[in-house]
Amino acid sequence: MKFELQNTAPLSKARAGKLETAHGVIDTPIFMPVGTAGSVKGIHFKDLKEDIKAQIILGNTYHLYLRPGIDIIEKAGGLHKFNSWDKPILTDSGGFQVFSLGAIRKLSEEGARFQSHIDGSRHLFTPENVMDIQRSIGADIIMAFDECTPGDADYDYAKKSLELTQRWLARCVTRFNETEPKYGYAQSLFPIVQGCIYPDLRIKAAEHVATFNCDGYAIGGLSVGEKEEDMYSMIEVVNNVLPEDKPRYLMGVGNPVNILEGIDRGIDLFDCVMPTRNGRNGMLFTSEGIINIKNSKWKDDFSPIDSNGTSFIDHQYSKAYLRHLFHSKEMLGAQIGSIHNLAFYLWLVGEARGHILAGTFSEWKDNMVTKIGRRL
RNA sequence: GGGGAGAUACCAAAGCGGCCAACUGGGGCAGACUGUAAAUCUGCUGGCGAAUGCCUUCGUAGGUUCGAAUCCUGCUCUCCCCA
Repeated sequence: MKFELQNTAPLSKARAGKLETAHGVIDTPIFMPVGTAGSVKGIHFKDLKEDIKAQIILGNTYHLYLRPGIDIIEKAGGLHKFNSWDKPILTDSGGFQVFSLGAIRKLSEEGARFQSHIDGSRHLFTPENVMDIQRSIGADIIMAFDECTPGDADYDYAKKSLELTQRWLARCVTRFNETEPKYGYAQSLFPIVQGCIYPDLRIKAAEHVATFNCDGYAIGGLSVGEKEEDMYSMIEVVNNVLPEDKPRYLMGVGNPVNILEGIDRGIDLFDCVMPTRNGRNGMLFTSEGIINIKNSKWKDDFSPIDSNGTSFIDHQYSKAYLRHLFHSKEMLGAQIGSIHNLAFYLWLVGEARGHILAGTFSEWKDNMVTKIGRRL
């Protein structure tokens, strides 16, 4: 994997770059749609590629491991072959599920014991087998196995949690280095910076991951219950330490404003379920602001979903029609909401990139943040 | 013509003397959602009020009772069965 830094915006930490993977080049900053179970919910890959212009998508180790199971993915020849997405893929390690499925798992030095949310069966994830599983899935970028520390953790817990993540990282790297890719192309391992909202922990964590000289680094444990301002300051603290010449991935963040603020602070890669989940639930992020398409105010508004939108559906369908689809519980509504939001996110990061390259990022961003953050 | 059942809020439907401004669905209105256990979840839905509360409601007109959506009588309407 190669990362080329193309430009840094004046009066900002925002960066534009190119990330080369075995499955293609990614222009950064970029947003990565989430495809947990090997599918971006409700979206055909044709739309994802041609209309939304996604360059890389996510998959999830925990979910794919439980279903269909790693044997099936291997038989298929890896996730790219299985789901037919031939562009880059990043898999999350299951660290987030260790956090979000808190009630049905137990952590130890060895790893995380958990029960399947599907059938209750018992499993153990360790740094080693999570590397093996991600080798089998075959994503271009794979994530270290970490504990995603809750945003409201006290210092003591956050410190212990970080130290566990750090010991696990060493084991991940060792296993990663002693194994080979299974499908003939290189994979990159990204460590994850934890440390909750405690600057000294975050700094230590960032310094620690940097010693492994990986192809890229992730910031995790944000947008998990802490205040937004704490999230921003943690990004700043961590990015001051992380090497300039490697891509930085802010995990699980966020809404469109969060993304612009993240770019402004030097983040290159983002993922979040928000555009798909909220889109599916009737919340649209548009170039004019946020709209809840289910609200009665749109019932006879026959204007396009987003007249500045880049997706064909933005012009094909009206707000009134989309509202009707949601009220009728037609699955097309959820699909249109998801396509629109993803197309908007990809448009947004594309614009950001353009402005970084042109040296006009800061003014553009300030203006954009007030526009897209308001509710219509 | 004869016999039977029933009328409850926007709709459906429970309640059959006080715990009823009335269960529950649906619909409607709003909110939430951030490395997806989510095509999910939450709240409100007679009027006024921030609220204790007050006012008006269970086809309609009366009556019984300390008290009625619930019991009695008349009326109106609906549905079913038999001719």
